[in-house]
Amino acid sequence: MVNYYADNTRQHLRVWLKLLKTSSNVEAVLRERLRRECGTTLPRFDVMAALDHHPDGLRMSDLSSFLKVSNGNTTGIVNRLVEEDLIERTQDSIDRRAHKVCLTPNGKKEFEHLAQLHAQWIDDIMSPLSAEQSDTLISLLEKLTNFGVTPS
Amino acid sequence: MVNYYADNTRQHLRVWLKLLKTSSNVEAVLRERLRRECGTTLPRFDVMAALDHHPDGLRMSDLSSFLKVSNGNTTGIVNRLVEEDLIERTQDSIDRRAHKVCLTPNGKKEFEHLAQLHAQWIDDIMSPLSAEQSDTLISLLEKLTNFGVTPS
DNA sequence: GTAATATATTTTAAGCTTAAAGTAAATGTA
DNA sequence: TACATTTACTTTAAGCTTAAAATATATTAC
Repeated sequence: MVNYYADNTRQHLRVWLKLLKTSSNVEAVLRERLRRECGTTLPRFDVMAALDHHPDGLRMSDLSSFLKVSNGNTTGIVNRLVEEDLIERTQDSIDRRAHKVCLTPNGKKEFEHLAQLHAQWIDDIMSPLSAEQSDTLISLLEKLTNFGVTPS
Repeated sequence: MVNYYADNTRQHLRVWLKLLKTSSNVEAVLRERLRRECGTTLPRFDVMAALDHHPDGLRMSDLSSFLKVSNGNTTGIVNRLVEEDLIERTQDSIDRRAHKVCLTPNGKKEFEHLAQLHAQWIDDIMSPLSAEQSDTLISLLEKLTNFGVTPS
């Protein structure tokens, strides 16, 4: 049944399945630990990480494109984080359509804690790879970087 | 800021970010093409692929564990596919709690078309990798297979 | 045979995600 | 100035996802 395909197609399918499985497994572990140990989620972590990297704040649309998610999606996650006093919206003084979003002091403290745990988890998960193997893996994945991204 | 971490931790973070980015990019392309060119979604494709691999049908819980998603999730996707006459539920003759799910003739025909496109897309996306590079990539990813999977 | 327990599945509530529609403000053009 | 267009953002509708609760049936213990 699978043998229907040419050999190199089959190998390409195997590569993709392995890539997907590995990535999904790691992601599932991160989600689970964020949930159980920290009471939060990966999308929330991603938003907070983006804001931690931009201490002067980000407009909603810049935040969305940084995270590569839709504007509506960002609106929802930001709303929930604002309710919990982890981030805050401020009016852009120049453009009244725009808001800037940034971490509250509370959110910054919280994020630093999360980031440290997150780094430890990943360090642990990736520990089977030697430095050389890590470099090889990165350079192989690099080859898959620019494919069907529809040119604008 | 990133330099806060030890060198090998930083490298491990880079590996994870690259792995996540590559996998997400490929997945986004597949989702987009399934949506635009075929009017369907990846979860629906996954369910149909699972049923195509099990021509005698699967119980809901076996389908869920095969796909590694929750039972409730499977219920929703199956409901929608049943409505469109792509799959069908039949009562398990022995156990009246259980249903078996399988592709309808219509669904099988539809899936075969999707599967062929899907394989072409992946073959195309993975084409920058030589056979040897594909093997290397698989074996490096293999090293990340058994980590924090909570033992039962 | 009855009661307790376990299993198969669905339902519910909440959050994530997108595309498309809607709103408000800014910019360009006449 | 007025009108059209663009830009920034939110809302909506629909689907995906999970954990937890609920339902129905089967199995086990007595």
